[in-house]
Amino acid sequence: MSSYVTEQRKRILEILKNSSERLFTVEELAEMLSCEGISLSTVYRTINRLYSKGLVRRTAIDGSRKFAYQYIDDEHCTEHLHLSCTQCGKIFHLENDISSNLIKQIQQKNNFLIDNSKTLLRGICDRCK
Amino acid sequence: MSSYVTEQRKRILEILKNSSERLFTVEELAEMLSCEGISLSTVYRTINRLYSKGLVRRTAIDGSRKFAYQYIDDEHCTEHLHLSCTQCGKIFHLENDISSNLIKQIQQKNNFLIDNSKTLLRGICDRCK
DNA sequence: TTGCGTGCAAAGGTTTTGCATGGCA
DNA sequence: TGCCATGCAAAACCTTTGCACGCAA
Repeated sequence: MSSYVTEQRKRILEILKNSSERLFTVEELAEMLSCEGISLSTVYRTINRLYSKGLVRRTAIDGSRKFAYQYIDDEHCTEHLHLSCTQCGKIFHLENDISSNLIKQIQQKNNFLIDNSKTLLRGICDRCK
Repeated sequence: MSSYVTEQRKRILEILKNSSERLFTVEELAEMLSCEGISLSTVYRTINRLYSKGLVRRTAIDGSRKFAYQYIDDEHCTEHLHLSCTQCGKIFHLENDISSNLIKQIQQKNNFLIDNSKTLLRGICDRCK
């Protein structure tokens, strides 16, 4: 399976990368790119591709049928888990040793393979407490 | 806001409670209840109601547009974290000691308070591997 | 040149909603 | 009795797909 680097794919990834602190719905991306002639179906196809490759994180939005996507910014992000504050929405990194230790334990005890890119530990952050 | 106890609501909650270890899609519930004359829209309306009340947990199933719902059995479920298979949608329990140990570590290191009822560790289960 | 990617429009699947009727409190 | 809930069908909504054409490698 080959993989072309097209203008469309470059632009979509660029937007996600440039605002890796926030989440986008497909609709939002498509709207931003419609003036450049990029279609909704291309955004869907591209975001699905990025998601299955583990390059973006996906979250269901309450009170909506939509998902929101966020670029997973550094190469090291897949090495650890993330904390997501349910109050302010901010994302925090969990230290590698804690993450890998947990992942190893779950692997051994439950024979379950955690996917870091699809997991968010949800709760309340320091500031929001 | 009042709240009627109807036969339909009773039956839906009963099914969820009686199999609180597993997840149901709305379609599955509706199919189980169709012979009793309970309609799809009632199942949707009821499950949405339960979800907004925090009585059921919701999980997106990868490779599907559907959500799966699971009854939250307060006494036992809030004590530990859960593993959710992104393939089959099944939910597994993470042992209490691993959960509480993780939660304690995150509390100390990040000053972040994990909410077990809103957190799902996502990945691939033994059978789907 | 070859085969994948794209845009468009249409189809597909899921969820919500309007309305008349029925039922709980 | 007064609302709220339900069933049905239609609408709304989000996502995927078929097809012809364009473009990257």
